[in-house]
Amino acid sequence: MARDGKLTRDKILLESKALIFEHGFSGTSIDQILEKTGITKGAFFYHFKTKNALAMALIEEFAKADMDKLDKALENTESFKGNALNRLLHFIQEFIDAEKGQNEPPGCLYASYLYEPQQFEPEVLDHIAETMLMWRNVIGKLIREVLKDHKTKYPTDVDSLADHVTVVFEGAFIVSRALNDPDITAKHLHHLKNYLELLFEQSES
Amino acid sequence: MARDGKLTRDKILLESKALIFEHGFSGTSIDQILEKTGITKGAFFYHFKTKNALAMALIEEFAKADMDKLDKALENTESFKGNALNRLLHFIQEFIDAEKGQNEPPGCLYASYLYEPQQFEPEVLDHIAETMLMWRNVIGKLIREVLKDHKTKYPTDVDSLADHVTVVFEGAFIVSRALNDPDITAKHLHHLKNYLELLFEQSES
DNA sequence: ATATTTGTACCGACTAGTCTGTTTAGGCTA
DNA sequence: TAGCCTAAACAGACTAGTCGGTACAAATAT
Repeated sequence: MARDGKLTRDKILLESKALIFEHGFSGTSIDQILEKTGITKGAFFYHFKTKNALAMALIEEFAKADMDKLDKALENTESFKGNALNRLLHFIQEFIDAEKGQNEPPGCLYASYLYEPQQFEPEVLDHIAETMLMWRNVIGKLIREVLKDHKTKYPTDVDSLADHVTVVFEGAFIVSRALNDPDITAKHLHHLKNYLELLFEQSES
Repeated sequence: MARDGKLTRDKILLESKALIFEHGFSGTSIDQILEKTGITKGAFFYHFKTKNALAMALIEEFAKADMDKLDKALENTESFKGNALNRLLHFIQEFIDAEKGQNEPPGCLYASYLYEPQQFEPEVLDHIAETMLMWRNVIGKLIREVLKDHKTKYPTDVDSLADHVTVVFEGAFIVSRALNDPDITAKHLHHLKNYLELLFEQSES
């Protein structure tokens, strides 16, 4: 083993992600990344064959962190397993709480990429779609558990309701950016929680 | 008078908007715009002093169209003025209907710009914020009308609830892009409508 | 009526600089 | 000694923006 290359690689990933959130992928040059990280061009291309390979690595890392949050929220609400509606509501509450302890400016790499999709190889965009569908499936299961002993007050498509979580996240990030107010995301997740609570009728037990 | 320059200008605006939705602003070169429109560099810079001047013109045009939709939805629901809740719900329904008759790929220039904010002059971003606040105010008024004879089932911040409309729009566009499904936007607006309907208790009259 | 002027709209070659990516020649460390 | 990295030069395509010149319709002058 020589020096630990993972440190350099991680630094590139960290700083380039921050740059991309402010300049977009296309608007972020490799020279900018070199300046921010203090490494050289040789080192950059040692770790990433092309700029697009960096894009792929970034989305993989981001998606992994994203799934970790999902898994953690699932774990943290395991104790509510007996009461599916309660679990679903606490599951959303987990994200509200996580958002409150957040002070970095909000944003999602999926959205960033999706507004310049032609810059990326198809597999990069596929990876985003796949991750969103995993959220749909996981949350869909939670919802289906609720439906076992609750009716909805309106006819409801489970997939679409599950996707609504992602929708509120993504939309809140954008409005948050536009109005430069980091508290916005938590507020809108709360509206989502309200909606879920109102939508499911209490079963007469 | 020579030839009508407005035609050329409008063509530039139209085609560059489409390109920016696919490549991002930074990822769209002026040469690409020239190729798509069939005009020349001289003509482009005759109409727009810089690339950033195009960005500003585009956001102005987009915001204007955006406000027109808002005004139209207000007008079309004037007949419900006596019943504020009904008006609010039909107001949302207007956007659901408008979305259904849409076949071009969804997207919002605000979101596009906000994910590469460093590419633009501050006034461009200010214009986006101002337009979002106008939506907040207009919808806020509709909500306050409802509150005159309805309570909400949860404590509710009017501004935040008004912003929620924008949130659902923006989020739905992103998920729609990710999953390549244009029907998604209407579905999520429907969830929003459900939420509003459930949130406001019927007054005993 | 015809000639001249004026201003808008447009053309396209050109410049100065930036972009990603390559290459070369080497050094440092576990 | 193999993996990690520096430093600098370089290629070639592409970038935004410039500039001198042109086309043409309408206003004005003769």
